[in-house]
Amino acid sequence: MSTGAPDTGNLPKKPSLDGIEATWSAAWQADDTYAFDRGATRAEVFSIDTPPPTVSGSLHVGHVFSYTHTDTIARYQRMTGKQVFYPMGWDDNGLPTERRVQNYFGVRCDPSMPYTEGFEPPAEGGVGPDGKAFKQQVPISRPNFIELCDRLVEEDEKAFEHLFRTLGLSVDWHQLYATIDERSRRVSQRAFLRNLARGEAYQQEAPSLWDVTFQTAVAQAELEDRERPGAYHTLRFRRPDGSDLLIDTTRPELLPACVAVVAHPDDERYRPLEGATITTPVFGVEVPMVFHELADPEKGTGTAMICTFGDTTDVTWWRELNLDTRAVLGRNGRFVDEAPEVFTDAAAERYAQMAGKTVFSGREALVAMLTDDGDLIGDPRPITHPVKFFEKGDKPLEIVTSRQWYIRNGGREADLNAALVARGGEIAFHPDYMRTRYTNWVEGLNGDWLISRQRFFGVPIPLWYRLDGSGEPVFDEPIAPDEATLPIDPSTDVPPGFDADQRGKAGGFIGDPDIMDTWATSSLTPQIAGRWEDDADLFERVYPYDMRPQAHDIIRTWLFSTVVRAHFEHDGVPWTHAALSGWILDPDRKKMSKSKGNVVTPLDLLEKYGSDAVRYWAASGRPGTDTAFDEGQMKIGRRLAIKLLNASKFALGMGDLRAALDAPVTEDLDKAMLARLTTLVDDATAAFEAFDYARALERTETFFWTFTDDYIELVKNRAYESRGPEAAASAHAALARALDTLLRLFAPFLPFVTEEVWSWWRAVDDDHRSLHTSSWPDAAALRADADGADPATLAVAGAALTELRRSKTEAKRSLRTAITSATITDTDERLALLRTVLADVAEAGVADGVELVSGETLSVEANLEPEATTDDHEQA
RNA sequence: GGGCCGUUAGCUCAGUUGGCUAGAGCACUACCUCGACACGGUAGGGGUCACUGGUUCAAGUCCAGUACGGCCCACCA
Repeated sequence: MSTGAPDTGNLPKKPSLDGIEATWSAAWQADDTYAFDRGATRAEVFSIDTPPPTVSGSLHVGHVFSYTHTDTIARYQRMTGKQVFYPMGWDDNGLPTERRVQNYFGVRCDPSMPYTEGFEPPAEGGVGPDGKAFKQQVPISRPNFIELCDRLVEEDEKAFEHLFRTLGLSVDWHQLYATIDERSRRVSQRAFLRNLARGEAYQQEAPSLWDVTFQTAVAQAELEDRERPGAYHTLRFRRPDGSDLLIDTTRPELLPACVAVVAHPDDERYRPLEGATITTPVFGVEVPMVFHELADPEKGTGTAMICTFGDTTDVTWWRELNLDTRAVLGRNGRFVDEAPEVFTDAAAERYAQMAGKTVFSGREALVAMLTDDGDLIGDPRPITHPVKFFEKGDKPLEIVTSRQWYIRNGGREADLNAALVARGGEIAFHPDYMRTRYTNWVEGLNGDWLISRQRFFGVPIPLWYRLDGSGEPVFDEPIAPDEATLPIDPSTDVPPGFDADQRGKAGGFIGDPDIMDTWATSSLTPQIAGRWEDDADLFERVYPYDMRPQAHDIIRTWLFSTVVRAHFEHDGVPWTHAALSGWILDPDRKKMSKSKGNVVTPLDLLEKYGSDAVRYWAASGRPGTDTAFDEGQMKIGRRLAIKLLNASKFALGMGDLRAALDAPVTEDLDKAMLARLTTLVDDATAAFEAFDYARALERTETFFWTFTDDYIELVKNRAYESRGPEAAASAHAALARALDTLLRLFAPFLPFVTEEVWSWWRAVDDDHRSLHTSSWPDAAALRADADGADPATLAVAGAALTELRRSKTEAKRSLRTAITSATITDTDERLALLRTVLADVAEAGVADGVELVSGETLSVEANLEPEATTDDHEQA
């Protein structure tokens, strides 16, 4: 054979992105490409504390966005030779799952019920056996409820796994957990018991924020303010001499709970009332006049009624001024039946008009009474003011006194607070300014972490209480299980030394009815994924983790609580890097709501543009920066992936590029390109080391377009042997190195298309089976091949080529048009570089007779061949 | 009220120790089917770098202040 077509191996005639997601995700699964090798030492491991998505929620483009960021880092680290511990978890603990299980199966959790073996729920998919919507809810035990949860979330988990596999996350799917599974319950309970043993967890009967819908206490971190309409009511109290004392309030219905009237100590208007007794309207209760710094003379009439409890300031006043307790709101958010003890019979009779009513109706009743008495001065003045809500709730929070469990978090102790702030300094935040949010939050804490919840579904507080002779629980002496028996459920398990039939009987025991806050378990994801205490060998290879990726809005919850648990349990930080992702914004710059995000489902996007294209968009969002949802960016990503296919096809069509990897690079243009490529590898590596994937992508992409638009055009003719086999061989050697390097640089971002191209020429043996387990580019080797060439040469040559092209474009002629003579003017310095590669430039410009002239700036004059005469077109 | 981030072309964004004529993509205009690519290519128009002052030989970049936008926290009578 003479000069037949070169052996181009697996090279397709028409490369395509179609189906590559399915092909390669299946191949990676079959080959276990991303499996963690636990034989690696800690120094060889890069471990990631993956955020467990809430599987009861829906798939959202936000998932695609932030998980892609983490994946690019994981892939980079893997290519640098690290064993990457990249687990996945499902968050199926907490209220969202509880509600779904209730509606789906027609059940509700009742911890007082005994466990039923082989229980079958009365409904499936919210529909009963008769095919009609199922409304009733059958009470079942907590273990049965958890079983149904496991069953339900299985489907959700499959959908998430499919999305994440299609997206190309290089997760090790062997490292899977769920926050309600047995392992998580064991870790959560063990950590709590150790907190208890060391005095870091304690229980206390105290006023705390209470959601009346869910009827549970909530923590400071779960609050949010919402603007609500309200109204100032001016109430007439009476001074000891019978004169008026007017007080403004937005919550007149709490008047029966009023225990004092407060003013600022420096407020001369009220100073004379020191030691006096004030009489409340309607109920005629005598309350003390008190003074406190928190009272604001500027607000209302400068004096306020203190109620137990209207807001957190009331709690402060009550505690610091040792006031009475006169609670009138019950846990269900309604006024209690019994009037406060201090009320006279007449007052109690009036209170009876409020008893049993909601806050809203109670207010109407009270305002009516005030009006009747003439003690409501003027009309209520409507205002809009912020009101505290549970972030998942839809009614304002009340403050209710109850027994709750807390974990110390520095909200009440300065030393611990300082220690936890200092822990923040041991973590590298990306971007760095996110540490400020951590510090602000910790320094602003005003109480310990309330972890008990009066709900039924979740990890139970693993304690029992002895019942005394009269059947009252002895809360001060909780009975803890042996760690070896964890996880336990005190609603069905029996404490050591007791029999099951002693449950609830005097002299017997009861289980703690509460569960733990979902963050009390999520704060232990490093311990859960690393199998703390279950597998010490694994744990010490991954802990403390290298990286915690998460969104910036949960610094106060997930990030902080994880630091607290690690501080107590391991006396250190849980990870060395925290990488914060931003949010997806609507094109109109609002935070993208879930409903809007669902208009275009993530899978539809992956289908429409290809996973690499969607990843390209995601990876363009800089660390910590909110990013607009932009399908335009996905189109560009798709174009980039296609360009990579075609450029690869060109290079690989030149012949045996695998062999060319070892051939020498001899031409100056080729060396200059490799010199430029070397600086790119340095930049991309530095960016990734700083967790700045977006920068690495941007630099790589910029080079790639120069590579295709300029270098390939400049080298194309020579590569086709226009100047002989040796000059061509140098081009092939440089193309091979550049393609090999670019595939590696793009691999973290575009794992599918890069693997596809890799398979055409590099995946020839087990050592090179997958690009993603091969190595990050070697800048030193490239630098040696570049042989000291000036990377600017490529830019100079590209600029000259652009000018030659312009002469044709402006003449509205084809780029193939020959230039019969041309003059390139440029500075001496640049001409010196250009001279070394002039043959390539002239060939690419189809130019003869190019002269170089010294000048101040680049300009080109070119004479084009005459246009073919248009009047002799052929007529066959 | 305190803090953090941002403001560069119509849009989305780069611009890392201050340094050539401030860049890219999209969109727009014109042209081109050249042996990787029409899911393309080439070239072009478009910017008072939010504003005011300062430091400097030199400021998009550093400093001070202002405005606007976003977020976090605090306040909640």
